[in-house]
Amino acid sequence: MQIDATDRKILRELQQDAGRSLDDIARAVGSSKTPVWTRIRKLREAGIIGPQVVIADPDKLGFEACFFVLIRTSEHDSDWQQRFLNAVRARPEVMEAHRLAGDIDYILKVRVPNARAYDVFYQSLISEVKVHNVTALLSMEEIKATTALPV
Amino acid sequence: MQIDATDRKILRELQQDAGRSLDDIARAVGSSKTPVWTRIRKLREAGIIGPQVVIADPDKLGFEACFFVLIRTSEHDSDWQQRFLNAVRARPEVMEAHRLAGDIDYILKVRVPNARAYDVFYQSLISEVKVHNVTALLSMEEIKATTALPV
DNA sequence: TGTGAAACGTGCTAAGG
DNA sequence: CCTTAGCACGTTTCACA
Repeated sequence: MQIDATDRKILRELQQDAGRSLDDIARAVGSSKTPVWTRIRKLREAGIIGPQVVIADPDKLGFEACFFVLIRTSEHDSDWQQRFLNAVRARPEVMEAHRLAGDIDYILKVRVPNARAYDVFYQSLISEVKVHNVTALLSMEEIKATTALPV
Repeated sequence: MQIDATDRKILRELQQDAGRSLDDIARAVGSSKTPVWTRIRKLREAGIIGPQVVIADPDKLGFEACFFVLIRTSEHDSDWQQRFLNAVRARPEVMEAHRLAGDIDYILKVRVPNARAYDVFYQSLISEVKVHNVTALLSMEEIKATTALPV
């Protein structure tokens, strides 16, 4: 799918605030309801627009600790990889997980109520899948957090 | 603000899909429209529910490279810190930024079209603020990504 | 505090320029 | 491809149990 300048404007609006009315968005991008609606539908169908969600405040919900976990493994066979993948996907405290190029094999972002809860998570994870080396980086302050891509 | 089991159910629904109708959500949490609506409003007012957004697909929009950037600095005075903060906040390719405890001072998550675009970003950043040491981890695969806290 | 119904605004569809 | 117009649906409010 080919997207143009208007699509990008719409995307910017929706990434900023998906709660606004079609009329508002149409006005903001300099168009009107129907064409905007059609474009949104096409962007949805193309999978460019994914889920629509609310962002909850971690601190106010008691998730006051955020760790970035750097993982090195010695086992690189596909069976191990699959088990690791399942383990990570199954744990709700893992907000994000990437397989990396180079020295470090995986990075996780983990949100938990406190350091103790992180340890519980950590013990549970390494008991389920063998990992060679783990480093946890503790976040002191979230300087910036956005879901909006710079389209 | 004190939140109960029903609030948590509502939060789960909204974190999953904020596009559903009140009726649907009410049915899902075993209540009815008005009380659910009141609760959502209160959660909004309390700031527990933040912005409502759409999640766009990075790959389909040409953001095919994702880097985690580990930064060490030698300068820890508040002036430097403020300049770094501004620099990071101003750059839209920085999706996330945390100040860390320990050895490494900052971690950034950066989304760009390709490695070349990352280099442009990197050069531009270090020309604006002095940093002692930078390590970039390149993501090969996003194993998991969620905005939903396990409430 | 939850229920039901009424009033309002939007999303969505369809027809015409 | 955009504009205008209309219907159906969802949200929001309010009176009452």
